[in-house]
Amino acid sequence: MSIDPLIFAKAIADDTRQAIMKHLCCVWLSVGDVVDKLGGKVNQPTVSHHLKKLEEANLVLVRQEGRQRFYTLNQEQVTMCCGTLMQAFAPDFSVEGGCE
Amino acid sequence: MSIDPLIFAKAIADDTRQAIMKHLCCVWLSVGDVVDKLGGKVNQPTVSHHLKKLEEANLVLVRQEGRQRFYTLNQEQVTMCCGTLMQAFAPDFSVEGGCE
DNA sequence: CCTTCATATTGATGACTGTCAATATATACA
DNA sequence: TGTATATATTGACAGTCATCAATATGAAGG
Repeated sequence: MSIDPLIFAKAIADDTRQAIMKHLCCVWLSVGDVVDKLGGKVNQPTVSHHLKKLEEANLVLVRQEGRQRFYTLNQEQVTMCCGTLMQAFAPDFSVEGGCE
Repeated sequence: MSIDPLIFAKAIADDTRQAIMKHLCCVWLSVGDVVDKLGGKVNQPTVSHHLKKLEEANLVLVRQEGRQRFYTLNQEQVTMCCGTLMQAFAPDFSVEGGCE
């Protein structure tokens, strides 16, 4: 799975998407649930759009159930991306060892 | 210092800025040096602009010397930001402990 | 002071992107 | 088959942002 730092950064570089990610942390929510959680801040197509972007970055896991789609945060991908960021931009603090 | 995940994400969500950060890793470079390292991809004002953005996010350290300004990557800030990201979006994998 | 060199700022422009309204797709159920 | 519900897609629009050319700032040296 992709762990390109740029793709990861762009995926999380948005207010609404970070809010969605927080709501999807440790729990499965349908698209409608997410829309509700955001409290009228954005509408359903916008949420779908953001979920698609997060899915493209492998930052959410999806499960279809009837006519609903349930999403949850992919913490493992977040972890790998943060590891990649550390190796690239903080090698002296990374468990992988210091600057080459 | 600011470790807002959104500010961090926006700061690193750019190709050129990530390239600059890589070049500034473990070394001090003047603005002109950075321009050279980027190999004609962008010009001096653009590099200045990006360095300012990185500085605003506290992702680079600056040292003035004569009429030159030397920049280096602030690995400690990167480390803190990654920690904050982990706590927010990967609590089950974070050293701080699992989902609340 | 004046010139030179390094960097920063300004203004303009084009590209990207988040948002919404409208519509399409697709699944369940009668 | 037809209707209702959940989600995705499309097209348009506005705001953001990366980039450049031109210019300004500021520091060193003669």
